Amino acid sequence: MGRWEPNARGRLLKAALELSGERGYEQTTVVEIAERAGLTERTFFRHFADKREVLFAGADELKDLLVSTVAKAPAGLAPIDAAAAAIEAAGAAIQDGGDLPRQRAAIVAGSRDLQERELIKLASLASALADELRRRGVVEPAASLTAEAAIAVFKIAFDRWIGETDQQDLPRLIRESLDALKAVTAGR
Amino acid sequence: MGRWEPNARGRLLKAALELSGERGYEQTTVVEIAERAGLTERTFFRHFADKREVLFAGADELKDLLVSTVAKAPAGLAPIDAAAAAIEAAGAAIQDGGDLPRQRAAIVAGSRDLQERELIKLASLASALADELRRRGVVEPAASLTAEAAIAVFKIAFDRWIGETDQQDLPRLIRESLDALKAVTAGR
DNA sequence: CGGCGTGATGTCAGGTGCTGCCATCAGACT
DNA sequence: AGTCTGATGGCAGCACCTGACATCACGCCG
Repeated sequence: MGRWEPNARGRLLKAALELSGERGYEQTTVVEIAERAGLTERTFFRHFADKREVLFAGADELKDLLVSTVAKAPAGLAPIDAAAAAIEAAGAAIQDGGDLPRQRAAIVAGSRDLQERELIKLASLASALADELRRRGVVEPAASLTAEAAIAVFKIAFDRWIGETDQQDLPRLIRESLDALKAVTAGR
Repeated sequence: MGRWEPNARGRLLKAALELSGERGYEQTTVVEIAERAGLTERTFFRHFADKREVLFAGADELKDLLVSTVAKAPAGLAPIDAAAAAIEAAGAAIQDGGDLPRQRAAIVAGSRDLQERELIKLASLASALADELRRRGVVEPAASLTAEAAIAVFKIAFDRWIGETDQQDLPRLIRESLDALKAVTAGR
């Protein structure tokens, strides 16, 4: 059990999820998380910039998925449909994530700090989406608006998915929500 | 100059704006803000829940304006147009706010913590907007989608307004951005 | 006019998040 | 075996934030 047990990040994430699930995020200290992972507080902060960040490990991969999906979309596809393909792909990935997304969402819902962090992560996704749309030739403000609208649709669909007791199809929820947005912006 | 100089909140806000403007928000401590306002750190935290909050004093009034504008909108108005009226009214109010909005925006742009706080404030606006739309009979997910879309339009228009050197008309920018969103969601 | 209640403020102690600095130690490479 | 690298530990210290208690200005009431 040397000083060098592998996968320190993974152990820290697991410990944080367990402790936050048991007694709540705010009632969990970094020292406790680190100890359960067999590490020290100092090492925790070498792996994660701050306490909140540990619960968002993996957000970068979601960003990559969004961006690469847009990049792979046919050149002729309308911006909104390219963005739609991206958030549907993200939804599918999350649905394949097992219990983690739901567990994470429950913890986030219990802490304002975590909600703030989630919002800035989503804003970062929107920003990356907008960048990729601009690379496709979409000009401002259409690129930013498309990206923000897509993320809003994603967020609302995700919230509905979390709220459901039975496991619905998240990509389908996303598609339906986007259709609802289209109807709404058309004045209906 | 008794213990009881009036308008402690206002003095704290002024001190926070000055110090954050001079040397940056992160480089400003709560003790310094309180001292410049002629108060102590403890008293600062009696007026504001945390250090970030002082820079968002007045956000509640914006929420009230949004909600009341939707409430006053004719019953027959489409949800998106009721929301549009609300964010245009908010834009007009901000434009009348003198230097403060620009000054605040510059400070917020320099701190990730403040950006997080701003995002949750905007989300809170969206939530209040959605509540008011539901009161008008708009069902889910249309209410949430309309509200989120409106706030996204508002945010993007505000960012553009801040980025301009000359003082353009913010409500007009908001209207144009909404039109752009309508075009984008229509697949153009 | 003087006591008294109320509310804003001050003071102090302490927990927690986070960082800088330096030491330590496991494994890899030579 | 010597050395280098990188992950970790230990410690000091600052800033944010909170609870508990004391203090003081002001207004009210007798």
